[in-house]
Amino acid sequence: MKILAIDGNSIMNRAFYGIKALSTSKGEYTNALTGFMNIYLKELEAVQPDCAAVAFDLKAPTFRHKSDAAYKANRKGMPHELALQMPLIKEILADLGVKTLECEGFEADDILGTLSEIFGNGDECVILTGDRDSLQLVSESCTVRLATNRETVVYTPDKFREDYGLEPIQLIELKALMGDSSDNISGVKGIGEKTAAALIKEQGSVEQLYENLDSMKLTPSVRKKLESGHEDAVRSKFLATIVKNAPIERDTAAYTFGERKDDELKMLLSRLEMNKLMARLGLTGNAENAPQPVKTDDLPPLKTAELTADNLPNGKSAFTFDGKKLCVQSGETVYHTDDEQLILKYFTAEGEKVCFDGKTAHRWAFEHGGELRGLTFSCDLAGYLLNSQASEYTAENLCLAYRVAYRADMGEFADVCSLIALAERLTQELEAADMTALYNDIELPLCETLASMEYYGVDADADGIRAFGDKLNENLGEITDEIYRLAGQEFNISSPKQLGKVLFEDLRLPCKKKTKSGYSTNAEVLESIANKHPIVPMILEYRTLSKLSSTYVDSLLKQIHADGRVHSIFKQTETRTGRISSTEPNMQNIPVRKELGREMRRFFIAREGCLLVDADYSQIELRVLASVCGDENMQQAFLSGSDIHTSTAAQVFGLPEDFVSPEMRSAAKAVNFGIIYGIGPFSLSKDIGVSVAEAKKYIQSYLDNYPKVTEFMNKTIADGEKNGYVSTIFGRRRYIPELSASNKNVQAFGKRAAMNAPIQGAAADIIKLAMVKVYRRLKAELPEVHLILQVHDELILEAPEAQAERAAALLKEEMEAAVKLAVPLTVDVHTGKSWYDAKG
DNA sequence: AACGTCACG
DNA sequence: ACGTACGTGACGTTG
Repeated sequence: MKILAIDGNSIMNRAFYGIKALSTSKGEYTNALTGFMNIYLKELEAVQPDCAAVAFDLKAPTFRHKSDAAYKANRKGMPHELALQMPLIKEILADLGVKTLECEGFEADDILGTLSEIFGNGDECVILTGDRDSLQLVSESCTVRLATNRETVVYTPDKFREDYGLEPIQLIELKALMGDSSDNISGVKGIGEKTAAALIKEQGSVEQLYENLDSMKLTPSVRKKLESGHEDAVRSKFLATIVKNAPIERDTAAYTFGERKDDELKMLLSRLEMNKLMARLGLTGNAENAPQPVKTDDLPPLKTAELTADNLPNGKSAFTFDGKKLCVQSGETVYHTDDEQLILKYFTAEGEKVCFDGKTAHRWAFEHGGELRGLTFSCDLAGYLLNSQASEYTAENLCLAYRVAYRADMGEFADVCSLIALAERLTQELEAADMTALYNDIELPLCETLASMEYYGVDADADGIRAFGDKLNENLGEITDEIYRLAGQEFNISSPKQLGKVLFEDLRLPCKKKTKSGYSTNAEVLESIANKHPIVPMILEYRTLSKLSSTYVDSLLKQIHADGRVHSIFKQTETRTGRISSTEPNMQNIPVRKELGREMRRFFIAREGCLLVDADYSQIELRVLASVCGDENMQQAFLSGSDIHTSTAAQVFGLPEDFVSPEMRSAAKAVNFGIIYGIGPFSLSKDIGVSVAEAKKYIQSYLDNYPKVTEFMNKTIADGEKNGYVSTIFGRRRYIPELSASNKNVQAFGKRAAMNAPIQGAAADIIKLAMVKVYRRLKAELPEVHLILQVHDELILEAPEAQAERAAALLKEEMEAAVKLAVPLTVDVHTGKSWYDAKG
């Protein structure tokens, strides 16, 4: 028999600190659980044991010998986020059929020691832990697998001897002398690792050492320490010794795997939103055992039928559509078809429709010359509004989360059969969260707008891009040669690792910053040492060009469709703040700040006979802030129509606006941006190149001038702590579980996110509303003009030349009038043949 | 798959 | 002593 014996506390601990904060939508922490299960499953695979056991420390152990206050204090340090996960992992393991062990008066270590004893007579014991303590248990029949943040290190007796130069059991002697602060074992005061190892190598054990103390050659100071620490050594040895007499089952058969309780497991893991784990355990799509909050047993099965022209539902119906197959549920029947004409007919028909992903259906309808009519609910969007940070929105997940019967009994029609009930439930949830208007006026209509934008796409000049790319590559070749020459060697410049070695070891340039895995070589670091060696500016140039070449030339060329246009996908349920995102390609990060990159925009053009109309909000986020915080002084700056950054600088520096220098304006601009992000003096100082103290003064002065900004931020954080979420003026929520974290850095992040979300989110709400309004008016008044792109605060239309002027006016008007704030929203609009030309 | 880097608002 | 501004997507390298 081979047992996998796991130190549950140790692995949970490692998992907790090794994985960034993860929690469910309700704020339940799951990162240690996820980490533990990842390690467990990986090790199970590697070890292939016949049985397993996981040992835990008891929550409030009565230590037989380790009962001093300091020890307890040390253990009490377990953060509550981790403590809360301990009972959960035991539950998961129990459901998996893995035995968990805890004994009063014994630590997990002791239980493992006992297991190594039990499995020491002809059997085999593999211990999995993150803690080196257990290495003393290594023997011919017992190996220890030490889980580190990287790979697992396997300790056999040979490996131990190689690493420590001692027998495994002598680890105890070592710790008796050197102590172990993490376990509150004092050791002999003043004796460290080196001395302890030398003494034990020479004498073999603590007892031998003290027996021979008088005859040994020792420095007077070591001798003195050993003499006065004799008692400590003996006591420490006792503490360091893992005992092997914990009262656990001694029959090896007791540890074989029990039956897995799939129902319970599925229930638990879905509550914990650990979907990946469920999939890994093969627990999804298990129709038989679907453990739902609402049982489907009593519900009658629905009939299924092929959809035909004669049985098209005309009342309320639900549908799912994956781009090929349409499933429609109406009354007691599920209809299905993949006949395009029928699908189109269904989409085009009037009649109330509920679906899961409206955007896909809208887009398909556009692509097939039709239109989706009567859509009243798209479940994904409701799920997103109710919790913008769920990992993925599927009908099954939403049913689980909102306690709706998921009709797994209907097999491939499970989704569609669940939608009506799900939509009803989500409607109530939206109402309860006061987001009904947000949903109906913005989010739902927006999915049609986005579908239309995706459908039309934007014309790309492939030849132009290719020519630009050729030029880049030519330059890139020259620069590469020059870099190799300056470095005196050839290496992969794109590898931060190799580059770091060349710069900071071979060329001995000063290293400013380190990352987890080596030297930091980012632009900020390189710029700071650019004048130290001519290779550095070349590398910066190389980076610029290779970024343009790989991301903006090569990949873009691959994304141009047969119609000569790129059809980016705009994702509506992706960001935590309410913004939309763009992929394949990402049209929201096309270069603009530097001239060379900006050239890329010459290749996005209006089609023959058309112009692009580009409009962007001026400082929308700052205006939102001025409006929502109610600071009259800040509002006045916008109402007076003067340049906001100049005005801020005048306020901060206490000067008339005419006296504001460009440097002052630029500093004020940085503060303005920083405020929105929950800035700190350190980052501001880095940004504008002044001392931290100076930066602190700027921020203070800013907040003194706009006192209600501070008030607003504090209130927002307080609300976030109280409610668990913060909201925009439109009622969009962002849950921020980090606010209640015990880790200070995590909490600080939570605060910054809390301050930012109502601002960034409101700006997103506003432009989304504008998009819906613009889309509707264009459809009614200028049907040949199309909204094609959105870049957070910027909208782009493609308009026939003759209509461009009217389109521009309409666009500006709707954007500015989208919402009435305490300060005006202003929009700059320009027209041109290419994006470059249309961008002012 | 994770990391470092860098493009945008 | 540590970390240090919000929100994204995409690429190349590396383990």
